[in-house]
Amino acid sequence: MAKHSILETLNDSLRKDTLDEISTMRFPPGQVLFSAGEHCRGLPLVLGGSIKVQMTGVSGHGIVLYRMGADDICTLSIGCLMTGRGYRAEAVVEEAAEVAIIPKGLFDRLMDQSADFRLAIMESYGRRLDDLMLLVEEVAFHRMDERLEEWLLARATQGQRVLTITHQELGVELGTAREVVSRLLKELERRQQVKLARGKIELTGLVSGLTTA
Amino acid sequence: MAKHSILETLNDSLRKDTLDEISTMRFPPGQVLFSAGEHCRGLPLVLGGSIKVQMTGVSGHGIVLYRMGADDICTLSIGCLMTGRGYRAEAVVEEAAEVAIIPKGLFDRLMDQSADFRLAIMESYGRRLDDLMLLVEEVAFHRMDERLEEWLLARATQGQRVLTITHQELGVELGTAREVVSRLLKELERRQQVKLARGKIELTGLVSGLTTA
DNA sequence: TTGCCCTCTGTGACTTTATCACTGAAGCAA
DNA sequence: TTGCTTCAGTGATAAAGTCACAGAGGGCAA
Repeated sequence: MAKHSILETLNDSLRKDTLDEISTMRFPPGQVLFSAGEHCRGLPLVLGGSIKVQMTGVSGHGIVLYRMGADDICTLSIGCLMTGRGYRAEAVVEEAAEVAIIPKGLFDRLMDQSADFRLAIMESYGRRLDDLMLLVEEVAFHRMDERLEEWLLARATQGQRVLTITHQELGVELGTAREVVSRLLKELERRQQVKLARGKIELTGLVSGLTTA
Repeated sequence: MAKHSILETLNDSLRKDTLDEISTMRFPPGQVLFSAGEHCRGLPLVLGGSIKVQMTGVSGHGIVLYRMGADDICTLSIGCLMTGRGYRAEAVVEEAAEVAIIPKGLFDRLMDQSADFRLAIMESYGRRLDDLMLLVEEVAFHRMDERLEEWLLARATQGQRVLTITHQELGVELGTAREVVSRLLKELERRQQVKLARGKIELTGLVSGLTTA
């Protein structure tokens, strides 16, 4: 049964109706939930797993905009749902994900009848705007070596020691070219902070923050 | 009296209440409507003029995120309003602006009682997310000379022939350094596409698109 | 096992952009 | 005029993006 904190905002009656109307689906890694241009079928609630949202520019380059995990709402879908426009980005499952979709009719009803539901939706929107503003700042003003180290460090603190990712994919994460990633990683390897192998990056000695001082 | 398309979404009774409760204010160019860290006092409706929203990163650099004009809603404020967090960006008046502020209590009531009002708010959110996603792509993948020319061209098509702006300000528009803007403008002057003077840029012969081909 | 092929990685050469440091010009006010 | 402040121009250098290509790794079919 669907378990998502936004359901907690509903009173018993609405929650029951909602649980009756939605069904949860499971998606394997690599599955594309929606791609650019597609139309929106409802508001996806992420119950678990990890989904990345990325866009591909006119230049042909891609960049990861943000990730969604357990208890997240796919805020991006709301705009498409309300205006009928197609998605501008695509969503790809990273870790096997569980998703429930709230159909438009039900969404409208929940927005109408629950102030707490509205609040949760608005909060989600606010957070997403914040995320994107921070990303703009990051992309515009931060050095690529710092951004790469921060990205790796974030994985390291999640307990991951060996990452399975290609330089190309890492380039999309950071919005840069594969060659740039390769060169920066090689430099990190020279400093003994990582060990490289085809499709793998082993984190051996990343130092937070101070490596660029 | 306040004139804003979102008021059209309200029925007569709610509109009357709203008009009773809000008052419009005028702000001169340069006026700061809110700055980073400040808390939100209500949802601003832009009735006229032009307001730019920009943020300053940890790096100390600024970048213009988007602009608001007549009939816009300051979507950014909603998140702050609902969560109580401070603003992450600042809003500065460019052309003398007229603004009405919907206090939180009234906003909650309108969200509760008008489906059309909700729709308008959601649409506004959706558009803003789109804007920011496009900006990320722009900043990450487009060349600075193209972005500068596009920026100037947009002004040219608005009928402006002489822009009053410094290279520093133009740098903030594009999220780059003043020197970069100076050099690129100098190159455009060599190609007879602009004439430069202290604090002014005269657009003499900008060619759309093909200059970089 | 061998050979083939496709993907991934490494790297040189060059362009574009960012940063730093400094110079000089334009406007303003005492 | 002198002095001050802001704005613009530019050389030197570092970082990042682009292009082109070489070679390594790994899977798979013969």
